[in-house]
Formats: sequence, C-alpha cells, structure tokens
Amino acid sequence: MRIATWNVNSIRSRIDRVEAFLQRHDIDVLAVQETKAREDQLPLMGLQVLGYDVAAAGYNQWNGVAIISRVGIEDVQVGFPEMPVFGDPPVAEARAIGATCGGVRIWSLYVPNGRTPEDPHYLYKLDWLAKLRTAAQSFSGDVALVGDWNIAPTDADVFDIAQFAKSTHVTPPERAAFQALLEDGYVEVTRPHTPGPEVYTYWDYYRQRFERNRGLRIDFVLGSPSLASRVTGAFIDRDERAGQGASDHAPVVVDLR
DNA sequence: ATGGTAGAGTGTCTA
Repeated sequence: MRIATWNVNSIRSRIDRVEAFLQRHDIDVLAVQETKAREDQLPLMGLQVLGYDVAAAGYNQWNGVAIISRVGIEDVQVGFPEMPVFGDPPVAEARAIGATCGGVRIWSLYVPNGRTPEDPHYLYKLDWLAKLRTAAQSFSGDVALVGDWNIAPTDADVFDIAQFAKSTHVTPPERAAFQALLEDGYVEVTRPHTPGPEVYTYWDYYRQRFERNRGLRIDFVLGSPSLASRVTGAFIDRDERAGQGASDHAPVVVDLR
C-alpha cells in the first residue's frame, strides 16, 4: 500500500496536478491539507473517475483537510478530542481528519502555523500539539499521523537557521511538542529513506526559493510502532514543486508492506 | 528591516 501527504494550497486550483500525482505514483491514499474549500466546493468528479473516494472537512478559505482513498474510507472523524479552536469568537477550522483506509488509520493534520512567537496563534499552536499528543496516545493499531506539521525538528531542516532566529517552526517548545510524539512511540518514517543535506518539503513562493533550494522540511509521516515496522520506502516528490502552478509544498510518499 | 508571491474572494487575511 502506498500512502502520501501533500499540502496542496487549494485543491480547486490544483486539481489537475492532484489527479496527475495520484496516477503518476499509483497512490492508494492521499492526505491533503490546505484544501481551501468547503465540502460542497470539492472537485470530486475526476477523482471518482479515477476510483477514489473523498472524506473532507473545510469551513473557510484558509485551511481544510481531506483524505482521498481508493482502498476505502471508514470511520471518518473530523478533529480529535479536545482539539483547540482559535479566535475570539472562535473560528471554525478544519485542521484534522481521520479515517481508516485499507486497515490503516490515517490522520491528515494541518498544524497551526503560529505566525510569530509573540502572537496568540503561537500558544494556540502549542496547545493544539499538546492535545494532539493526548489524543494520539489513545490511538491503537496501524496509525499514521501525516501532514504539514509547521515544525522543522532540527536546524538542518531549515535552509538558513540564522534567518529563523525570531521565527516560529524552530522554537524549542515546538520542537519539544514534535519530540513528545516520538517519545510516546511514534516513529518519523520518511527521514531514513530520504538521506542527505538540504532535503526539504516546502519552499516559499517568494524570491525563487525553490529554484535556489532554500526550503524547510516540515511535512512528515509519523507511524505507530506497528505501522513503522511495515514501511519499506519513502520519497519526496520534489519535481512536483517545479514549474508554473505548483503548490509551495511537495508531496511525501510512503510505501507499506 | 523590508518585501517579495500565491490563493481565497473583493476587504484584506493567511501563509
């Protein structure tokens, strides 16, 4: 079984690329983030023609998550218990959706950005990650926590760490929140299969960051111990980030035996 | 320090 995660930055503007990606790599399950679409706006027809079913949640133009599967979608759950909501008054957000696909419990996660360390959004991000950890501790079986984590776990995951001295994504509390999931037994399964320096999954649209390979590694697949033991390979589809009309994130693909 | 690009949808907000 081949699973993937991709922050598509609008599924409507990118649907042709999504369909081509699914076919090019023979993907069974794709978790997407930043669909930027309500459920009634999803471009489903082409996906259905290709044999995929879709479970999605989206309430506004900024986030939205979905799972696209051709091996079934069962027990769909939007959000996890105690998942925080940002804003005063709170704004309905769709940042997590879980479903069982082909026997694997997959969570498509769009971790809050945090904006700046001084912004209330940063504390919301840490709270969100803490509640995710609690929820994840209760998950059992073959579980994959996949998505855009908006955390660069090491300095090597940032093109220029000095430039991020006052930024989110690299602060110790964010990194500790990511590490806490690993301490609970989850395994980040993509890094062992994608070695080398300057391996990224996201390149800002500004200033030709992709062309100069000035990116971040912030998209990951965390597997429960039993799922991690099934991983046979992984890769980042870096080519998908090239050219006109690309998302600012590349897809991450994982193979399971 | 600032600004650069992209996508939502018309006002800016988000990233």
